[in-house]
Amino acid sequence: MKIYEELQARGLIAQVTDEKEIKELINNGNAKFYIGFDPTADSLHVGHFMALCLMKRLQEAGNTPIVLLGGGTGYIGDPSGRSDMRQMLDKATIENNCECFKKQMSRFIDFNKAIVANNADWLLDLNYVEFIRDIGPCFSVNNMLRAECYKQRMEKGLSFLEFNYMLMQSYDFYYLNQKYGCNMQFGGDDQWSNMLGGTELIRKKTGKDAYAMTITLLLNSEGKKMGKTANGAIWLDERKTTPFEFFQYWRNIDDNDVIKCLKLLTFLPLEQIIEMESWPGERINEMKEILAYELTKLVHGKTKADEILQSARNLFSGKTNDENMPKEIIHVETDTNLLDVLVLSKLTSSKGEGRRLIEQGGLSINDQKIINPNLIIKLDELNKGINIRKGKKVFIKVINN
RNA sequence: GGAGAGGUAGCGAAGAGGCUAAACGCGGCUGACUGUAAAUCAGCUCCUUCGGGUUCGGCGGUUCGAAUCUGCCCCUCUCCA
Repeated sequence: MKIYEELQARGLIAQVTDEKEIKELINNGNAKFYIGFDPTADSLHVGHFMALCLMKRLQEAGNTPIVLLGGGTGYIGDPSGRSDMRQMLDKATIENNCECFKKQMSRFIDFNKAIVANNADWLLDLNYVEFIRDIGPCFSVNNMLRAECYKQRMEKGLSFLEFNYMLMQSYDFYYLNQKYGCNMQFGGDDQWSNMLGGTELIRKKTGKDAYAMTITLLLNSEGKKMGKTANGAIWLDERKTTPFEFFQYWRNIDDNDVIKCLKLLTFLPLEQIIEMESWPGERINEMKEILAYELTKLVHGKTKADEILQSARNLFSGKTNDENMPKEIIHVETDTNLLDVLVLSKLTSSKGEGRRLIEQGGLSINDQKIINPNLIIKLDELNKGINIRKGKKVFIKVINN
């Protein structure tokens, strides 16, 4: 199976500008494709993960990836798919974020055979009048307003700043096309209209074709974006989302989403996944475990993934003292009220919440259910470390110092 | 620039001088049932030293008492230019 067919079979492809040409290009390793990453945070998250995997796949098939860091567009913020304006970031933050991105990407992409560009290099020095003379005539405001991403924003308010995003992203594509011979752009499905802007600009300016393809958005069975929890995104950086949490996110996924995620996110051979589809219902948990393990391995490495798999199995089978369980270090000098320990270890966001938790019978320490919210924990116990279980699924070893 | 409508907890949305720490829905948390799933059911969901304390865009004012009335300021939307 060739790469295009593989991508298609996995359900990764959402929209393409010209299927025949694109198939030809990527199957023969002739694509020089770019994917843009806006440095809005100091870590990539699950939303970027598919794009990274796609790059990896295409690179392995002989195509040349161009990683475009949005050091310039980051100043504006993409309005697509959001209902509010994005927070503006300062220069130092953006630069730092770009560095963090690069580091994380090196796990997926061989930078010896890839190009890294930062659109700050060309966007920041643009002359407004020249730009608008050069690029402005190629865009129809009527058309832009028809684009879904702007339509939604028309209700809530769209500033001219954000409206420009499409021009800048299109210009990026044009620039990369001129400088590196980039002939294709990949992106999330919400980027479709921005990407079309780029192919059209290139056609208008050069008379040549360039192509665009979007990746299926990772939606759960309810149609919501995956990779988000109540506390925010699932990050790839272990300082922001611990590998254990990362593992558990996938381990706890909805039954209906398991096969889809295996196809979209893992590198397991397609045949193997298809075979799993026919597994009887009682093996669904096994499938979830495989999914969680595979993804943890991709993001955090095999050693970590092995440890966590074992650790999770232990914790959920009653062995609540496991050396690889998530740890939280706190710092106290004396015997401490349990409620304070909970807040210090970030298990609850306030003492009130902790009190409620205990009153509702949702907390145990070293396998002892706690009923007294005013319990004092002895200093030497804290120094040794106590195993706290919150609800059914949250296990943490809290250690002093 | 002019006219109008708004800004209430994580989100949506009631409340229009004391009965309001603020209805209801979503989300979130805990418990029951399960399979570390979904669905369902029950409770909880500002902080607290449990005495209280601090909230309704911001700063002042009126009042015994203000999310509610008032002055100014900031922000958003709609219509007109």
